[in-house]
This record gives sequence, C-alpha cells and structure tokens, in this order.
Amino acid sequence: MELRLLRSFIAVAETRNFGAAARALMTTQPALTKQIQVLERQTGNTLFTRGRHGASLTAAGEALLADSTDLVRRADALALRMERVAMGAEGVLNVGFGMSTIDVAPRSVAAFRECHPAVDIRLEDMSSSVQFAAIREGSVHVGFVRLPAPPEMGTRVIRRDQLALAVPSGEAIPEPDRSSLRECLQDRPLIRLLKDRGPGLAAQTNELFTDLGCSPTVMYETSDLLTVLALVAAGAGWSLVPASASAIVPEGVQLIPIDLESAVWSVGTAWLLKSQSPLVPLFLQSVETNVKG
Amino acid sequence: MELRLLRSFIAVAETRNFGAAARALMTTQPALTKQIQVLERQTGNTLFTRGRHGASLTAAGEALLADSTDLVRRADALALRMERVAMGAEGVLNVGFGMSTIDVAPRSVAAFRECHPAVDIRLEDMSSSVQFAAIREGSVHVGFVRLPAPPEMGTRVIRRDQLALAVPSGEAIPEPDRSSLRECLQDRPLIRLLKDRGPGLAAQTNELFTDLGCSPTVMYETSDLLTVLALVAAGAGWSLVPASASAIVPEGVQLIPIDLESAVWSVGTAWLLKSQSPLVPLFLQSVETNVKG
DNA sequence: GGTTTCGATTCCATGCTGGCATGCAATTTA
DNA sequence: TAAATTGCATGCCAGCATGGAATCGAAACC
Repeated sequence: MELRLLRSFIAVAETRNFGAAARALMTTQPALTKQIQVLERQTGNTLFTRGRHGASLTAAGEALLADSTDLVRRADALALRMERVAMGAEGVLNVGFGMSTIDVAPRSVAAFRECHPAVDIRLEDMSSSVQFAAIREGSVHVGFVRLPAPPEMGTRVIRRDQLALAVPSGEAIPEPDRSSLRECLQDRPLIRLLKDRGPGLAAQTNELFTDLGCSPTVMYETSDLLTVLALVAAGAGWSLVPASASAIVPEGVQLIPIDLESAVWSVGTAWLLKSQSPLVPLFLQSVETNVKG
Repeated sequence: MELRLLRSFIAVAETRNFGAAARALMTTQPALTKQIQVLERQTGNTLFTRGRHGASLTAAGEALLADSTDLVRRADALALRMERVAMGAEGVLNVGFGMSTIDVAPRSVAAFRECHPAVDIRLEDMSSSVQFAAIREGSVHVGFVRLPAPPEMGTRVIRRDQLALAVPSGEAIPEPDRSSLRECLQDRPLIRLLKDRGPGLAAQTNELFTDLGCSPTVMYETSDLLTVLALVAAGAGWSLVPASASAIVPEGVQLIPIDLESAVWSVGTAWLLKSQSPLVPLFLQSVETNVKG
C-alpha cells in the first residue's frame, strides 16, 4: 500500500468520478482506473461500485476513506516539516559563549530567536577550550570563542580584543612600551582573573608575562570580572582584563590598553566545517548583522 | 515521499548499517543506498552521516525517524484492517426477519455475533416485502423472507411452511380436502393476522381463499400472532396461521395444517446477488449450521 | 437512434527500480 | 607492510511497473 495509490483513491472517492479525479491529479483516466484496480487487489476489497453516473464507495471503501485521508494528511505534514528542517526554520541549535563575547552572543541569540521562533536555540556559558571540545563532539553547533580555532573548524572574526591594565584612578600611568610595562608590573601585587586552562584569558595573560619577562606576585584569584575590578578600585592591586571590559568599569578604575602583540587576540565564531546543519550559516549571518548593528 | 522509502529509512536508522538493513528488507545494499539518496533528495536533508562504522542519524534524520515510524505503523494498521474487512472479520451486516423466522433468525444472529465479535450485525423486524425493498436498496444485506424472491436476489430455502387452521379445542376437525375446507370456512367468523400487502402471510391467506373459492367474514384484524391465538382460544372465531406457530399455541387452541398447494410456501434467506460483501456468504453459512443444529 | 458520459481495455513507450559488479576509504589481520 | 575485511557509493544493464493515446462498451439523455 503506497501513498500514491491512497491519494488517487481519495481523489476518486471525493469526486466520485474517475475522469474528474484524474484531471485533478494531473493524470489520465485509464491510469487512475488501473491504480484503483491495484489498490483493490492489494486490499482485497472492492472499493467502488461503478455505475453509469460515476463511482460510489462500497462499505469497504468508506472504511478505507476515513483512515487513508488521515494517513495522507500526516504524510503531508511530515513532508512539510522536513522542508522546514531543511530550510533551517526548525531544529535545535546550541551556542556556546565566553566572558569576552558577553555583549555580542546573547544579543545575537535573541535576535535569531525572534526571526526563527520554531528553532530551539540555547546559549551555554563555557570557556573557549571547552567550547572547542563541545563543537568537536557535536553538542555545541556554534561557539563564540577566542581565535584561532582548531583546523577542522570554520571561523569568522568578530573583533580583535586586547589586554588592558586595570589601574586605580590617580595612579601614574605607565608608558605602553615593553620595558616600562615590565618595570611597572614587576613585583606589583596582581589580581588575577582566573578561568580554566587552555587558550583562554589566563593563558593570554601568561603569554604576556613571558613576553615581558616578568612574573608578578598574585594577590587574589577570582573568576568573576566584576570582582576583579572592584578589588582594583579598592586598591588591592592591579589587574589585566580584556579591553572590552571598559563598558563595565566602575568608578575609581581606569583601563590602559596594552598594544603589544602578545596582548592581542581575536574573538569570533567557530563551527565544525563538516557540519551540514542549515542552522549554522543562518545563525552566522544573524551574528554578522548584529555585530555591525 | 512514499512509504517504501520510509520503511527503508527506518530499517537503516534502526540497524545503523546499510548492509544489515538491506538483508532485513530482503534487498541489496546498493538498492538501499539509492533509496536513501532519493529520500534525502526529496526531503532536502542529509539523513545519515556515513562513517566507516556504519551510518548514524543526523539531526534531520532523528526528526524524521520519530514521525516516519508512526506513519508506517499507521499504514500497517490500516492494511491489516482492510484485510480484516476483506475477510469479513469486520464490518456492518444488517439482517431482516419476519414473523415466520422468529425462531431461526435471532439464533443465527446471536451465533454469528459470537464468532465474529468485530462485525456490527443488526437484526431488524420487517415483513418480507419491505425486506425485499431494503435489500434492493442496500440497507439490509440478508433477509429472512418468504420465497420466492425477486430475480436479482440469491436465495436459500430454510424450510417449507404452510398455513394451518387455528381452531378452538373441542371443535369438529374438518377433513383437509378442498371441499370440506370451503364448507367449513364459508360464512365462518375469521380472525385475520394482518400484516402488510405483498407476498406475505396475508397474501398467502388470500391465495388460499381464492383457491377454495370462498370469502369468509373477517371479525377481527390484528398484526400480533399471539393475540390472534388468544382470540381463537376465547372462541371469537377461527384463524389461519403459520403451521410453525405450533410452538407457541396456547391452551385451548389446536392447529390443523392444510396440505393444499396454495397453503404452502417456502421460507429462506435472500440477498442481493451483486452484493460483494464477504459478510453475506459468511452469514449464510452460519445460518445453515444453525438451521441444522 | 444518435449523442454523450463514464469507466474498462489494449497496446506501447518511457522511466523507475533493483541487482550485479566494482570502486573507494578505512580498519584489522597476518 | 600487504592482504583481507568492512561499509557505503557508483555505473551499467535488464525487467517491469507506470502512464498515455486510442478504442471499446454500456447506459443514459435528447
């Protein structure tokens, strides 16, 4: 029993006229006659009583009509659904993001959700390195990460970010060259923004220190950026934070961007290249417009 | 989207292995590969990620799997149901019966209902002529009627029945020859069992009177056999009833079968010859065993 | 009685479908 | 390291299912 035959059957049952049904189905009357004959042979029932004034349903035909219309309707709904899935109008999209994209990521997701309400999009907070692992195993489809990403992933740069010195207001501002910085930071009590290991902010900070050739004493360690800035404001020490944190810098703290190569990194989106979900490019485009806007 | 493709898809999705699925479907692996490719083209989605260790479902494939199994299950159920309808294990059967088959008809229907519980069988009381009309228009499928039936119907004789004189006990019993009967009945008050016109009991009675060449005076008319017999017992007059009524004859009444040709008729089943319902022969067979038993 | 209507039948071309052999890639085994 | 194995894809070919044009047959209508 194939859906094609059931569709033909329904058409005949509704018009009670083979010729008219054939026209509606964009086929010919002999073809329809044969199809119904096949269906009758397959079901073992005579479905129509053929009269001179068209065809009328037998009891068996009536029984089939009710169920087959339901079946065909479901099949059509399924086809439609698959079409929506193909277009990316439906589905699941897991997005990862880290501290450094706290401004872009939620905005992008919210905008995307508005455009595609049937998509189940979720935002999960995790560091870049965790995101890379999650993307690789498929549990995250697009990540907002620090670049570069592993080679099996596609990336798009959103912006370049850099480290900045968080210094209590009123302190003498060091020149942003290598030697001044080394001198400044050497032996200075430092508040460290601690996240995971891997290509994160902590790693970036370490890289800078290696570049400068100094190793400050760490006074406090915390994983919350606001806590760090509050401690700096309270005079507990200096710190190194993303320059993009300027948006949330409290009273009593100034940020001094560091223009050294080792203090600069890119932030962007990453996704598995072999992923074929139509949602990924759709979401990337949404991000692009949101970053520009 | 055809059910064949969905069945193939489900088989692959369940085994996660094209070769194994092909074996299960009694086909070959290349055929399956092509079917899935067609399905993927039709739905516009990649349904499997083909790895070295078999195939695994994509997100789109997962979405399709749930709905398609449901769809296929429904289609199978429908096919099964049609099979049952074809076998006569399911359906509607309307049976008509009259006074003269009050013994056989309900028993046959009850027995049939027990054997085929899914069949919605209904018994309706109506005279033979009404049954013929109902059978012709399809509202009754099998009737218990007086024979003969119209030529477009098939028939089977259940038994021969005849008219009998219902006489109060103690009355002189007339010889059952034509002249004695005429003499007896002429001018005798008669209680008439009145049903509809047509080839019914009343017609049979009239036929007998024509044959005898007499026309008794009708004292009472009623359509209930028991009332007729009660009136006879009360001495209100004589009557002509089916000889088979002997089973319910009350005290004070005796039945005298009339052996004349014009007083005899057959009782049996009738059905539309062009009816193709499998329930009809099934029911007829059931009747046959019930009549013999 | 001719005409129309409506379904069934016949015949034929087309194209879908499946099967076989084979290819290709990755992994396991000797 | 070569051979065997596993697993899916591809090319090619045969067979059959499917559909279309023409025709038929029966019934109804004018």
